[in-house]
Amino acid sequence: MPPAQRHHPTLADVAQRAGVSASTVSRTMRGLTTVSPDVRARVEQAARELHFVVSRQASSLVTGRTGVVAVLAPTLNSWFIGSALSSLGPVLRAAGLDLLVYVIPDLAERTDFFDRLPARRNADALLVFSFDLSEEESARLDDLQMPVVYISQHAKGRPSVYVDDVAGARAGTRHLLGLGHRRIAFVQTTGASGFTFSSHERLLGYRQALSEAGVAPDDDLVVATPPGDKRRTAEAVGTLLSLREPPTAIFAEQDEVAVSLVWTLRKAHVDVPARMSVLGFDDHQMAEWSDLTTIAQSPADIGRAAGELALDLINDPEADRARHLVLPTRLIPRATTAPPRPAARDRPAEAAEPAGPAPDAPARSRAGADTYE
Amino acid sequence: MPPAQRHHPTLADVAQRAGVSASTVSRTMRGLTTVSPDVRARVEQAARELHFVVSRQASSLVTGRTGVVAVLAPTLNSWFIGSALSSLGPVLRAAGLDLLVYVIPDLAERTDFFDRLPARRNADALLVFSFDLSEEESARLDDLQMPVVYISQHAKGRPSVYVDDVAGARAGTRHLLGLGHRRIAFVQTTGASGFTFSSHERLLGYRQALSEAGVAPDDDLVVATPPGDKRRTAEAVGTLLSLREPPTAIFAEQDEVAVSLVWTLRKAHVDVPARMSVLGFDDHQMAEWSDLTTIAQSPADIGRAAGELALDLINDPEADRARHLVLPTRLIPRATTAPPRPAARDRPAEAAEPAGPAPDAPARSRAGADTYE
DNA sequence: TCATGGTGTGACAACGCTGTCCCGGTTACC
DNA sequence: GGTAACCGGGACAGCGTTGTCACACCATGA
Repeated sequence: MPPAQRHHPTLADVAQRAGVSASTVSRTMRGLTTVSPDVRARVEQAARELHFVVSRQASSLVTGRTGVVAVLAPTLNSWFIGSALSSLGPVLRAAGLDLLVYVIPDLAERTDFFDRLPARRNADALLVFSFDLSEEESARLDDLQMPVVYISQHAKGRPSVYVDDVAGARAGTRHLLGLGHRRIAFVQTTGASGFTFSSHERLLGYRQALSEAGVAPDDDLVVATPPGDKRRTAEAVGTLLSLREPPTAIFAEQDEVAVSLVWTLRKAHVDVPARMSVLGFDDHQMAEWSDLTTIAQSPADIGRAAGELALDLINDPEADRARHLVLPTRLIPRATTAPPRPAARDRPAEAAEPAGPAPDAPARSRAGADTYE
Repeated sequence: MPPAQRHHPTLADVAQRAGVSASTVSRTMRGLTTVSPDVRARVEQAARELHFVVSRQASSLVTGRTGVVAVLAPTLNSWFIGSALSSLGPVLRAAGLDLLVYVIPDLAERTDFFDRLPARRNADALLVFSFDLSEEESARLDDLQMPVVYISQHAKGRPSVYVDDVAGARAGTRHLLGLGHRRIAFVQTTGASGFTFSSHERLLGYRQALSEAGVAPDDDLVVATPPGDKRRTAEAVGTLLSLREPPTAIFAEQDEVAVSLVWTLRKAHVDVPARMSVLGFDDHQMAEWSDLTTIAQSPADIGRAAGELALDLINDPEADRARHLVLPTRLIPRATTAPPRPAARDRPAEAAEPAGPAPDAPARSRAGADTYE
């Protein structure tokens, strides 16, 4: 049997060099306490000298654990997923687990994945990123014989991690209300294939806050546009601006759209925030660049939390198999939201903050005013 | 030996059900031709009925191949890396290989990685992303007993994939020259930890093009700034604008900086491109957003090429172990470059430009001098 | 009829590790 | 001083595959 390149040193090699048995080397490598200090030292040195690394395949063959956590994602070219994975990686590594990624960009690959379930014997847990899975697909994952954690989606009866979109949208809307806005538009994101954008929840939070404040909802103020489509975005803006009673503020479900709105408005010489406030959601990298006020969620925290949840589920079979981790959002006031300009009156030369904000306006929103630099 | 959950059916289970030996099942699963059609059919059905999947651990234990390609990256939260991995994934999957990611965000993890080399026995090849590895670290990877492909860096004597930065920068500079610019500044990117930005090559291409065109190089026109640091970027802009003979165009080594330059310039009421052309490099997502003229490189192509190179090296031990794949760049003209405005005429009133500094003040030392904030 | 060769299949020994059992040597306790 | 409990360490049998070898079978040609 010539193949199987014998390049790598094995347990036996280390054992021989250290003058002990393979069992002892194994015990040492695994950090079991039943090894005397001097033997341990000898073994560790031998291992170091030989650059010995335990073979995961052999090890997992007997333990039944692969030492791998798999991730299913539609793409890696995404701010959210990238950040989440970047923080997930170290969490797993700290636990001695490796991160395996299944990138499933199109429908064909997706079908194939759920058909063959290649993760089946090759991972200890699976993290599913932002797919809007059909119930059938989820069911398929259920008989995968391993914990499956859903990220950024509310998977009933299954472990999942996501931010409180309702509360976030409510807080954002309150911020605008607090500044004095009453005509507040909401721009939904549509057509992002493969993604769940919590659209429903964010819209819900927006409506809740309006209703709390006694502002009547107006469906004309709710429009939708795909992200990255300048023309459609411009159309949406046009629609809003040409209403009989146009909004003084726009709350976009996603930063990418919000930034695009700002761009479009400014191009049309509608000053932001003087004539139109714009609020985003996510705290995308771009938001800081564009000085966009936004509701931040932390993909890094989500990734970390998901990793820890997965570790729990792997290590404790008795763990709650339907745990939902709901993370908070927070308002980051920047330069695209401000009080509305008094509609009837001529505008003052450089009015800073006219009317006092509503009582519940968070202190932080004031700080937003002086972020000009 | 109670653990090792016997959830999954094994070769033997399938063999029993099909009434053949395990060897035959193995042969069938691997598609070897020495199996008669009827036996093959029986085995395949049995396997299907049991949802049988070959255990990679067991298989690789004997074949010596892991079926895994590992990637080393400083972060996944990067436009370039994200895109590259997104296209790499499907390439590998098509070849039946899985993608394992080592995220090494900080120095501690990095040291640990090169110390322990956890990839050692757990992958068939390693792709290294944009680390500026020390020669010592590269040497460490050399005795990893597997092909190592370097991405976006010129690794001497080792397989690598990158774009032709020199040619790209030359083309970009020629574009500006072609528009009529003669005073062309170059903004380098500094201090991006863990990344190689091909700084040297791009600067070289810029200089080559200038020299071709008979334009004397002027070191005052070459400045540097870290990405994402608004203050330092503004300083760099100030330095350039206050030169006795300021540039009419700026070529930034990276789109992120270029976008920041445009932002800064416009804030200072310097019209882009009317009064200053700005050219980027990379074709970052942001570039399209900002309508930035840029030199595009395609991380997707790079990822794909790297994947295919890795496959070659895995499958053919005789393959050229020092192959360099050099990919082309291409100019994408957008809205931030234009012919220079005739210099002699008066400029409009609104322009607000600081007074020139003392004539002999070296540019960079000034930038370092003022430390507000 | 007997060698010859091909073809499909089964037996079996690895692969490198871990879990269990076992044993010799201490230490602790009456 | 005897016995029990403990503790460090070795032997060994798997884990689920694959590669090799051997073998039974059939067809072919002398």
